[in-house]
Amino acid sequence: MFFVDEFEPCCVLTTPLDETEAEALAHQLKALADPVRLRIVSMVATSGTGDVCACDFPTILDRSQPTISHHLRQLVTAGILQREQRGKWAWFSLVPGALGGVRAALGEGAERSPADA
Amino acid sequence: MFFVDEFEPCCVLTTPLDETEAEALAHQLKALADPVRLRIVSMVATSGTGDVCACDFPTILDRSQPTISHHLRQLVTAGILQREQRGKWAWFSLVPGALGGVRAALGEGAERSPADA
DNA sequence: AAAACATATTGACATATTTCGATGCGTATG
DNA sequence: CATACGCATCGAAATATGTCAATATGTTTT
Repeated sequence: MFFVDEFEPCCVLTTPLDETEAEALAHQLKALADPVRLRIVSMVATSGTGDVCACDFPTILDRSQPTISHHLRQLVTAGILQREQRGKWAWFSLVPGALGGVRAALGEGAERSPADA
Repeated sequence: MFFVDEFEPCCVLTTPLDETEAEALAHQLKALADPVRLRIVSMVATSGTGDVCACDFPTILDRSQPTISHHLRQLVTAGILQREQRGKWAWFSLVPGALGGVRAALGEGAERSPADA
């Protein structure tokens, strides 16, 4: 009722975001708002094991290894992906609940306003 | 005008996005991934009537009138907001279902992958 | 039709982003 | 321990983005 949860103080549909809240959410959305990064997240989310080796991305996504590394870092920094070193390979998996948190911030579970039919 | 695609063919959690799908979703997310635009959407979504006059934004958001106009155009182009002229004022409201579509593309309703607890 | 007002567009600038080649750093293997 | 391999970082280039002042466009009122 009074506290939705620890660090999702409100959502777009319940109360007008203040500048700080808007910046935090914008940071997460920005991390997702790129075709290469979306495909990385999607590959990780749909992999049978839940994780993908960084070594797979350059070929499949047709980007250089430094470019992939750059995108992976953004996703990790934003709290979307987590990194695990296995031997000389880096494997990436979804941070549990991260995507759900973004969806919640966009109003999942909140009741619709008059115009959001 | 713009398109509100009826075809949300899949989501990030069900099948790896191809380049075209990723670009379409990235475009919508990019429209939301800015603090000023998030606050605009939030103000519209939480306004009692469901719409807000463009004239209110420059003062509240502390941005020039052209800057606000620029952000409003991006939100309309992305299919998040719709515009209605009333006399000499422009009023903006949520496109019904638009935010829900973004949430759905991010996996709302889809079953979680092994790592998405 | 002229004046007044709300919004859009243009032009310009500073910053951010995406990308890659070259290089550096760790880890494993011969 | 030297080499190869995977990934990160650096430096640089092209493009995109956020912003505002000036100006244009459109609507209402006088």
